[in-house]
Amino acid sequence: MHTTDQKEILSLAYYDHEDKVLLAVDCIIFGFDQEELKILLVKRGFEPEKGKWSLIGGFLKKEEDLDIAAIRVLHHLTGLHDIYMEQLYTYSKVDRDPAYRTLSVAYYALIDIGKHDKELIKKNSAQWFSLKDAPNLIFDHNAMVERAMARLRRRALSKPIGFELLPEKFTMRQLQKLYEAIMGKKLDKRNFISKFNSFDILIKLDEKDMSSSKKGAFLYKFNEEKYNRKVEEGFSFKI
Amino acid sequence: MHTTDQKEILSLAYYDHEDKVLLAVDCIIFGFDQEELKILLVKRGFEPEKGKWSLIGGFLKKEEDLDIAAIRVLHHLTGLHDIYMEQLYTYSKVDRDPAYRTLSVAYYALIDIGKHDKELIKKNSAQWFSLKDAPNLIFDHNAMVERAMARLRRRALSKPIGFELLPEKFTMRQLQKLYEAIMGKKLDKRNFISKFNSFDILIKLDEKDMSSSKKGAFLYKFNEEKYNRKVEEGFSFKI
DNA sequence: ATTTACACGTGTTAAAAATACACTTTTATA
DNA sequence: TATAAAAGTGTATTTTTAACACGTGTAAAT
Repeated sequence: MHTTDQKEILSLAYYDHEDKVLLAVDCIIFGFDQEELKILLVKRGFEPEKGKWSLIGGFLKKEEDLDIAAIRVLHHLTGLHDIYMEQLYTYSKVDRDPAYRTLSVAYYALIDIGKHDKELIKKNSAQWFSLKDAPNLIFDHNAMVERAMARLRRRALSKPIGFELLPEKFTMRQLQKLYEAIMGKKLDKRNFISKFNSFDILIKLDEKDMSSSKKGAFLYKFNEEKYNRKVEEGFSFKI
Repeated sequence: MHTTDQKEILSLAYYDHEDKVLLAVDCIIFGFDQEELKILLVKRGFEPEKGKWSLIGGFLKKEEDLDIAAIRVLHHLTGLHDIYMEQLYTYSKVDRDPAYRTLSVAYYALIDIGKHDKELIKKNSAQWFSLKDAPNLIFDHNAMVERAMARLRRRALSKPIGFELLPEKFTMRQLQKLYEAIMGKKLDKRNFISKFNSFDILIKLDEKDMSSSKKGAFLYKFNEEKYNRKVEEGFSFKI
């Protein structure tokens, strides 16, 4: 408590008459199910807007920074650690939350849709929606999702973040479908594969995935060490 | 006061026990002086860190959203309205400000360095620094400047925001020097001009600028209407 | 009057990257 | 053993980017 006391003493002259606000953290959680991008939403359990769909969120606590708060919120809903997450934007319209002056810092997260704790999300009345038929969301959460989607699209072009959305082993076709979903357009199979191979950051396994064809498709892994080494040598991922 | 009362009543059950914080807004103000990028800094007039250089900032007020607060802060220092401004990132390390738990939302702004109110900035003990020899800044302000620079570099490639930093009329050479400053590398004169001309969003004036050569250099203006029309037709600025 | 110095303005060619495009292979199942 | 369904693979064309050098106009100096 010492530092807090000291802070409060120091603060009297300059800070104390300033307005204080509540800060929320809201997370746009993306997943990918072989065909399309999905987001995880919860049915809100309290007023205002009780019963409507919303992003998962929580309030920033005194002893946390925003990244920690976002991780806490995400972990609470999915049971997952070590998730790719990025701060997106801070929303501050005066009446965005009709109940109280609250600002919200939006984060987006990419998760392997197969890995989260299904019990936990059921318990939290959460549900995956494909982006196309997601319900209308409370407050400014629709705008948050749109901004997250735009950011994801941009990032996916310059960083191999797509791997966060895939299982550890994946086929070239899955990778391509993911990029098609992110970029919102069809890609040419041959061009896509030869471009990706030119990066030389994938490991081709001996295993095949037999679930999608009779012939079977080779599985690949992302070679993160090699990627990092290449980046240090000046390589930049541009798809 | 009615809405405030109502808010406070509604809020009791769900919001009242949450921690509240102070929210600051800090602005990275970029200018361009024919040769290099500069930022406007102020000597801080109060504790903590009194006398050190910092970004200009202020606290968010109850009745403002962040954009409005950033505009207010900027106007207070430069006297300027209608400035290009963009929210950058929210900084939240628990001890970023040793005096009080304060988060800061950073904004960056682009201004025509010739236009601001020189009296006003003197009165506020502010000063322009070239990015290279800017002093060390308080708190996490150095990180803010770096992030702003990275954002500016990225944005300048996909939007013609450079014009915000130039006077209304400019020469091709000035435009090129600005892009060189933003991108941190020399560009080829012929390639630069022919690329820019291919966009067809400049108006060549009959006037010449005689200040930099005996021959004189034609002045240009940015054709914003034409640019906007083109964007609507699907044109995208990529330099 | 002539020369000098200085930035202005302009086009072509070669290399690299992006795009368009179609057939053979494999194998489970009918 | 014929079929169906996805896997896997290479080349030619177009577009974009990068590299590169010299004549012009004019004020100032001689």
